[in-house]
Amino acid sequence: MDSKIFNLKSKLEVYKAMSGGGNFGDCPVRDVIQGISGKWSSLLVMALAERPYRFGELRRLVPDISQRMLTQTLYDLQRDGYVHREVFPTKPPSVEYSLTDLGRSMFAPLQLLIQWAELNHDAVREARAAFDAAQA
Amino acid sequence: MDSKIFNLKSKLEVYKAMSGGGNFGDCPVRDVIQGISGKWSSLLVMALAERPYRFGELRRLVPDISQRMLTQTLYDLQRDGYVHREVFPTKPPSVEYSLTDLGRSMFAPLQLLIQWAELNHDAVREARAAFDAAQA
DNA sequence: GTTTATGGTCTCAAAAAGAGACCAGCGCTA
DNA sequence: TAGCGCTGGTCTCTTTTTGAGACCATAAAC
Repeated sequence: MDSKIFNLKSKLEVYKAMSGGGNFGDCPVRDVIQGISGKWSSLLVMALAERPYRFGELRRLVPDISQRMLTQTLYDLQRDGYVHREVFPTKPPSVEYSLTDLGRSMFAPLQLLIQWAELNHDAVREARAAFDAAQA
Repeated sequence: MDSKIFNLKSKLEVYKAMSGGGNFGDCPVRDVIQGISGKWSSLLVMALAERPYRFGELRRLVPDISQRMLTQTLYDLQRDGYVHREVFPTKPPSVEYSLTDLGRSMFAPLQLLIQWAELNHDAVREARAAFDAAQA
């Protein structure tokens, strides 16, 4: 057992103390989680975990992301050290995005969550339908 | 090994096909992931994984969540079947929120991601600082 | 009778996201 | 040689989401 996570309450209190009194704004876990819990982040990490992709490829792979959000999400992932951006000096310069070691390390647990989602999306959809039916 | 996740590209293409041609809007994994990747969702699930909480307790535990977002996030988590909401007919009615079996099942992989965040937030913060320094 | 606590909802302002135009450079082709 | 598309973006505008805070009803405590 990992003793690090066995008492959440005290963890929360530790974070609370760490952030300088009564506020979770600087909770380190939240800081990290928010970076990867964006609307598009997990999807892009998922794609890049398979192989490096170019900008246009990603845009075509995820058709309903706006170019602006693709740019920005990749920028944020790069800033947090998950993604490496490499520009090739071809005639129209091409840009390749790939996962860093940190990114791959983060993908390991993320993948388990994705796997859970894959196995349980039916249960979630049923719960949602039941809830909506009960509300009506 | 779980053969379900070994070739992401084909997975992506399967999702693409499932969603009726060239769009990830209905990708089931995305559907589930988005439900738990909200700004406050993981934090609240984290808290409720420890024990049931009342509305006001959660508000005090997470001081920088607005009451509106607490209400709405709990509503969404309840709708997706992760959280159970029970109203007690006390004089000012009190409401208790707790994790369902589905919620606890989902927390297992989420916890691993949280654990990763806990162990690696320094690396992320360093990457961020290095990136910002390089930009300047 | 004023305050306190319960768990919300409602309104309005601020922030984030999406849609789409625009840009520069080069190759292709008509 | 004039147009066209491909590259990876940025800029602006509109819509959606989020946050801040007032308001609400009830009942007990003070």
